[in-house]
This record gives sequence, structure tokens and C-alpha cells, in this order.
Amino acid sequence: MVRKATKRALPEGGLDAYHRLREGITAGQFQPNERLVEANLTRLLGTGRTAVRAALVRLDQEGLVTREHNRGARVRLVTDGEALEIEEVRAALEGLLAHEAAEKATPTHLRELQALLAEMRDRLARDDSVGYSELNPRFHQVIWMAAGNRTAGRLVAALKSQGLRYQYQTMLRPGRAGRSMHEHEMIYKAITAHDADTAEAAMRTHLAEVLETLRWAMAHQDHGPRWLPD
Amino acid sequence: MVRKATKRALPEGGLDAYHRLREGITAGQFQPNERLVEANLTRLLGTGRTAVRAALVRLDQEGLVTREHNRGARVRLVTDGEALEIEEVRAALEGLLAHEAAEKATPTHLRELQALLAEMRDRLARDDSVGYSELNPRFHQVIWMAAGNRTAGRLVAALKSQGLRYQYQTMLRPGRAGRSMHEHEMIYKAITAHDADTAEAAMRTHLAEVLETLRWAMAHQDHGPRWLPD
DNA sequence: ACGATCCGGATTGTCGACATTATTGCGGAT
DNA sequence: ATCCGCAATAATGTCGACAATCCGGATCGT
Repeated sequence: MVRKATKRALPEGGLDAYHRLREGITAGQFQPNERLVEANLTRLLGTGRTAVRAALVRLDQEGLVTREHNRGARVRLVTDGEALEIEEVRAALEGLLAHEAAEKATPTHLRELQALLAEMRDRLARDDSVGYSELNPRFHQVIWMAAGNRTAGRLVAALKSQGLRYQYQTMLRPGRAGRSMHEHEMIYKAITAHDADTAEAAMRTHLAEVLETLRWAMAHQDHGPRWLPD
Repeated sequence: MVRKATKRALPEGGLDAYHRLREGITAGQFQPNERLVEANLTRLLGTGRTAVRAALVRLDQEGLVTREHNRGARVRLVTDGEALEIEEVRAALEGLLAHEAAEKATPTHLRELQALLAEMRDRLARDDSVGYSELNPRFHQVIWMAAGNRTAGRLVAALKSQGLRYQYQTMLRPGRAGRSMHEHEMIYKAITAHDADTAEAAMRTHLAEVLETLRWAMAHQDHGPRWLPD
């Protein structure tokens, strides 16, 4: 049977309710702390309430949504402090991944990294900072692949989607992009040389820089009244 | 309405289906790869199928069970390789936690750690290795509390429950318990001195030792035909 | 004897209906 | 004017029934 067409725009392609809703949240189509009413999602996603329910349970376990008994689900609001926590954990995990990537990277992976770096350099030269920001996660993702540690990869992916709301800010700091570029090149260099310890250290300093930038961004951002949208 | 009494033993106290089933799995009441038939669990847990379903979804997301479409859920079997992966990730995270614990530990936390260490030393002196093994996770847990990083704590807890099946073996290695005791004391010492880097290093070497012991246990264990229980 | 096909039981996935619980708005008493 | 109780509403939690699917063994034809 053909499902009723969705009325609003949420990713439609063969995916199930969980993935579509997840996309919608990480893409920022819902405000933090916004109520996720099952009936509305049913209409939005064009699927039954059962699927919506299952999706909410998964997203809750994943940390993207909070659910209170008899009070429904909301988009989880990650506080500033929590975002820092997340970034610290990410640093530890990505350090491990860089270490293992340096040990196990295949020539194919190295070529991919090199290609990405070249493109990043290109976009940086054109002052295309949003283009640069889009390439950034792909660079890291190739490292996860090269490390071949699915456990760590899953966790990092989950963390990244949680802290996503904060990450777009980090490139706005003057001069940050250039230093970020250099840090990525150091990481690449160590991985190519199969120097695991150096790679881990480079990744850690890179993410320590990101963390520092995050702190800066938080200090400089609008701390006006965070009303709680309904 | 009074629920039908459970026929078998699964933890009953005020907890919901999810926690009870989780306990049952981590306690080893189900074989790895054993099928988890919803109807059976309904009887076992004395709750409706809806709750069982939600519990399975959560446990799937958590990595304790796997679900295949139209084929139900099974207790997830973690392979040897995966167990090593898990342990590596745990080492990275617990290293971070030890670091932060050294920075933020309150006198109360330090007293708790000291008390636990004393008890561990005691049980070790009586060759009570199972008693020692029970105290071990509590020591680590206090460190998580002291670190105050809920994100990392959650992840480590999830990982621990996944790799649980392998951990009981690690104390069987001759002389392992004694060295483990010493490593714990080094960790405690660094945390008490609020020396974050040393604490992290001590925790890492501790878990590297555990990892090595795990490899040893895997090499020496029965590698007979792992039939797949139904 | 052997392979493909076809049921039948068992199990999961989905839907709709109903009970339960929070929340909101209103009215009246102080 | 403010506060309390109370009903109306909206949303969630739960259950039972039915449809869809998978797996096993039996059946049929060659």
C-alpha cells in the first residue's frame, strides 16, 4: 500500500522513521527542547505511531531525545558544560582511532586522506569556510574507517551528532581555519608515516584546540535568556 | 490490577522490563546468541509485549542484543576481536576519567577509594579472588563519580556490560590479582596527589595489562567448535 | 532418489481502541 | 486580585487482534 504523502519536508528516501527523524533532528529542523508529539510525528513521517514510538526510544537511548514517563519526548538540549564533556570524550576516542589508523591504514585510505586534504586546502584558499567545514568531518571519518574499530567509530558518531549544534560555531573564530588546516596536515603526516603515537598526539592537540575554541565561542556568545520554546 | 506472577527468576523489584531484562542478560542468564522470543519474555517478565518490545529496542541500541527484521532479537555475541576493541575503548575512556578524577576528586571520594582498596587488600590476603573481582568494578565506579563526567561514565558503563562475559576470566591468570592490586594502588596514589597526568597514565597501563591478560586468556581458552545454540 | 514447490506453525510487525495520566482553563470562594 | 479545586482536553501508555513474514517439514513431479 502506498503511504500517505508527507506534508512537510523530512528526508523520504527508503529510510525508516528512525533515520528520517534522526536526520531531521541533527539537521536542526527542531528547536532544542521542542516537544516531539507522537501524533504530529506520525503525520510528518507518514508512518504509524508504533514506528514513531520505536524511533523515539532509540533516539532516547542514543542521547538525542529525552523522554519522561507520561510526559512524552523532547529534543534533548545539551548544555554548554555537556558539550564540553562530549568534546573531551570525543578527543579521547579520536585519539585512539588516530593511533590505530596509523597502524592499520592502507594505501587506499592514505590516498583518500590526501585527496581530502588537497580539497580542504583549496577551499581554504578561496575563503570558502563553509565548504571547509563540510570536508572536515569527512576527513575524520576516513580515519575511523582506517582504524577499523567499529566500536569506537559508533560511539564517536553518536557523540558527534549530539554536540552538533555547537560545532558550526567553531570555525568563526578568526584565524581558526588556517590553524585547523595545519593540524590536519600534521595528523595526516603521522598516519602516513605509520607513527601511531605521534598521530594520537597530533589528534589530541587538534581536538584540544577545538575544545579551546569552543570555550571561546561559549564565552563570546549571546547569553541572553534562554526561553524554553514549547 | 495485580500482574501475573513471574514463573522464573528475574529481578523483580520495582524496576521496569528494560532493567530487569538487562540484568538478566548481563548476569548471564541467557546464552550468547540465544533467541529472545517476545512471547517468552512476556511470561518471564510478567509484562505486556509492548514493554518487552521497547526493552529490546533499547538493548539493541545499547549493543546488548541484535535485532533482525522479521527475525526477532538475540543476545548479542561479542567476538573475541570485538571484546578487545571494547577493552581498548574502555582504556581510553577510563584514562580520561582518571585524569578528571585526579583534578576534581573530593575528600569524600578519596576516602571511599581508600576504604575500597583496604577491603580489596584484605580479600586478596585471604585468596578470595571472587570477592576481589566484585570490588574491582566498584573501585572504578567511584573514579567515574569523582570525575563527574556523565557522558564518559555512561559510555564506559555500556561498554563494560557488553564485554562482561570476558571479564571473569582475567583474574584466573596466576599472579594477576597481585599485580592488579598494585596497579590500583598506583592509580589511587596519583589521584590523591591530584596528579592528573600520572593518574591517567597509571589507569592506562592498568587497562593495558588487563588487555594483555585478556589476550592471554583468549589464546589459552578452549577454541573448540562454537556451536550456535538455538 | 532428488529437487522444487507448497503448506502450517510460530513469531514478529502494525494498527486501532481504550485506559491512564498530565495540563490547561475556568469558576468560585476568600 | 489570588488561590484552590474541578472539569475538559490533549497526549501518552497499554493491550488485544490481525496481517506479514520466516522457517520447517511434507508433498509432488520427474
